[in-house]
Amino acid sequence: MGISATDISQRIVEAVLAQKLAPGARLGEQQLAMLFDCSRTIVREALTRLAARGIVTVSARRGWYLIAPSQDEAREAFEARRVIELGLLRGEAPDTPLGKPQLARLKKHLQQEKAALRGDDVGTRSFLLGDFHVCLAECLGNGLLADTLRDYTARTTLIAMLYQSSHDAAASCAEHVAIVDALAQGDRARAAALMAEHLANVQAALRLPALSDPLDQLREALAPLPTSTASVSDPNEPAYLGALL
Amino acid sequence: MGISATDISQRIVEAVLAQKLAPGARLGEQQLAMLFDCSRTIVREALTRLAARGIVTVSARRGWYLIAPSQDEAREAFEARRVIELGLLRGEAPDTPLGKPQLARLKKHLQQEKAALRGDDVGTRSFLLGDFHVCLAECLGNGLLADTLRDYTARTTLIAMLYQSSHDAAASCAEHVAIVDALAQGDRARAAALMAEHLANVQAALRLPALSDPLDQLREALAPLPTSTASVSDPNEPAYLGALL
DNA sequence: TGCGCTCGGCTTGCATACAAGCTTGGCGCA
DNA sequence: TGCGCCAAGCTTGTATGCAAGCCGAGCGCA
Repeated sequence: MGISATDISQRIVEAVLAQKLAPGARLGEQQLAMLFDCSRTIVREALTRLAARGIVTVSARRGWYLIAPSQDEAREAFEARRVIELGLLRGEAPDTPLGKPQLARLKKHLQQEKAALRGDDVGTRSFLLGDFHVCLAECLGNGLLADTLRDYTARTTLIAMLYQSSHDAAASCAEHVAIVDALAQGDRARAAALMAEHLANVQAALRLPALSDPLDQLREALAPLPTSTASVSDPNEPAYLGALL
Repeated sequence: MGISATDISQRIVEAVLAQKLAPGARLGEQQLAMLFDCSRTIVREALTRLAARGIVTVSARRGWYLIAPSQDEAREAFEARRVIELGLLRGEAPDTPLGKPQLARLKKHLQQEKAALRGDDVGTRSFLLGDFHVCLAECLGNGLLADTLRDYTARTTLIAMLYQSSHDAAASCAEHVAIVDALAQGDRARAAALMAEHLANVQAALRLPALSDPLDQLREALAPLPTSTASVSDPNEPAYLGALL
């Protein structure tokens, strides 16, 4: 019973970053309360906070759900990340070449990314790839923007799941390495340019329907798969919750 | 009893923007519950949301308080606003000259600012000056960043109160007019430059102690006032709460 | 007089009970 | 057989009661 609302919301955000929770996933108060062995009050507080951060929504008397951003919201989220991350890289003190402990932290993070890339823990891999950006913002000395960026990163992670990103992890990691390299050389302008490219790559890898007619979207989604006729796992979500334990 | 947690948190943010609530002000659950004629549950939900947005903090079993940012946090907040507002002005589509309805909305906002400047409602004046930036972000087409900016604006408003800003409203309004002028001419680069100057002005008007020794800060704060020896109002805050009604 | 302790009040923390509404499965009627 | 209605169950919404802890006033003691 030592669990707090902070813990719960953190766990949920981490699960999102690790792609262990899909957009639109249901987060029942009672279910979470049982999982974490606490009362609904605590769970509600956690969900309320996540709602204020734009990560979950509540449909009155129906339930809490992870957001499932529209295409327009997806575009806004990426633009927001571009604004913050590029602004942070370019802005303020372009002369200071980044402190040593900060650089060390970033390089350590890159090592973790590479390790996860070699391993087969897809969750950790996804988490680290997203967390890199938060880490970078913190190293650039603005905790406020770093916190905001964490929420935006969770958002874009959900977007990537929703729109079936085809971006591969190795490429992302390589781009991260290049960015830190530029930073290590004190070349912030290059770092910013590389970051712009990186974000563009991630966004371009999305499979945005570009279909204005919802019926077309349905047709596309429900088209028979070329692979097999094997039964797919039930898309209803209780299975996801195991990821929280 | 029709009041909702959303209403309450909105009212509190508006009161902050209107400088009717000072940094560090106490927000008692019971007090607010009586004010809004609802139960503590609703109030708690509102305060929890504001805490997630970084506008209030809770000290365990002591009470909820508006934030009172440190000098470092103040610097971060202004940097964050610079990053977002300048990035939004420069980024994405520098060619598009801003839509007509957006321009109309901004100009209408400027009219309201001028009207408030002529009047003597300091609250409305302060609110409109802060809301301009949120309005601008919305007009630039990114609601996500606009929401974030609203929180940051509330934060800088509290900072301005805490550090006795000497910036005057007329100057701010004039700078807003210049920014919208540049935007109306489709000159986003100039608008961004003007905004950078505007933010720098606001920040420069802060009375930051710049004293590393806390004892010096105390000495400065407790120095006798040159004006009079009349009794000052009690700094304890129940009086502020009237502003919410 | 001055210091320290204790007790009472006031605050939030948390669980629980009940209210209210949506969703869905089943039943009845045409 | 098919459509519509109704009710039961499951969900969140809200209030309330009690627990736990901080703070300060007042008292006792040196």
